[in-house]
Amino acid sequence: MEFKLNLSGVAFDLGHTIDSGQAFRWELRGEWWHGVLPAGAVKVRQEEDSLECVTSSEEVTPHYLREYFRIDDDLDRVYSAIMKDDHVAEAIQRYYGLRLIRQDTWECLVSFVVATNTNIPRIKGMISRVCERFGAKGDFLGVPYALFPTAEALAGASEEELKGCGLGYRARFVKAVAERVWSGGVDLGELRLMDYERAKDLLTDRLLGEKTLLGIGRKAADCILLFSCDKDSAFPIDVWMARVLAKYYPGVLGEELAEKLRSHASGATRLSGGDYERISAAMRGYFGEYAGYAQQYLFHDARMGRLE
DNA sequence: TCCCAGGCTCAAC
DNA sequence: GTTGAGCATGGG
Repeated sequence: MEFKLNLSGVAFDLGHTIDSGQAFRWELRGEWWHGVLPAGAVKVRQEEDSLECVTSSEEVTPHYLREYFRIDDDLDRVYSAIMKDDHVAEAIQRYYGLRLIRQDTWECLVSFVVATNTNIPRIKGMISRVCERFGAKGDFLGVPYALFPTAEALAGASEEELKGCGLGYRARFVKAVAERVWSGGVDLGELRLMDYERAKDLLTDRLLGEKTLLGIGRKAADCILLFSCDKDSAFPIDVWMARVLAKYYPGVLGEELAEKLRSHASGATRLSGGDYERISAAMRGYFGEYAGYAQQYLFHDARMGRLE
């Protein structure tokens, strides 16, 4: 199936959107980005005023991709809301059109369990191998692809098989999460309907006495909520964001929290759970309802080498 | 080779 | 609620 999405008058930058560390199943081949979504494989290319799309399935409709790339978000509104200082302003200027992606929650959940304490290239490799090993196979333009595995498939996998995909100690967490989701112990669809705090409590297992969503802490939960549940105020803090915040936002956070961020960024200490929440909440208060958008621009800017 | 990476679990305070 | 140790792996 082939179609074009009309982008006239729409701020959208495909490359920065896909390559900003939100989604891990995209690959640039020549001038086309190739990806696999729950509904099928796609390749997309941005032109002047449109997005050229080729898809493997009738299910990957124009509407489907508009939802995935959040084309209907009013970026002008977002920008005016988060434009609080020169640093975001410069990042917005550099990556103008970068959008948050609306991913499948299950895929996003597993992705950010896998993403703990490793780097983005390796995350892509691990997820790719898990998909090839456990996902349903298809063929798109003569090239094989694999869908993201179902919760059933990963719950049925052994820890050893998952380790064989290079997951290391994360194998145990992925299996535990898959078992919990497959057994119906958590309804991922309802996360989108909850407010941020309640959804985060549910993801981090603060509602039940027992921790069964292993591998999902505060940061992973924030990523899942931001990238797949429309919680645009979520403000994940990883080591990159710790550096950014320590360097540019001590005035917002206060010297005490800024010092803790510096120590965390340098690897000397870690953020306590309380400090993580205090910092994240302060940035949410500063940037407002689209704080997660600000975070994504600052994160991408740092990874692009803008920190020095 | 060592260092680092979109951190988290677990035990002990 | 905090803190410290331990953790698998591969890219740079």
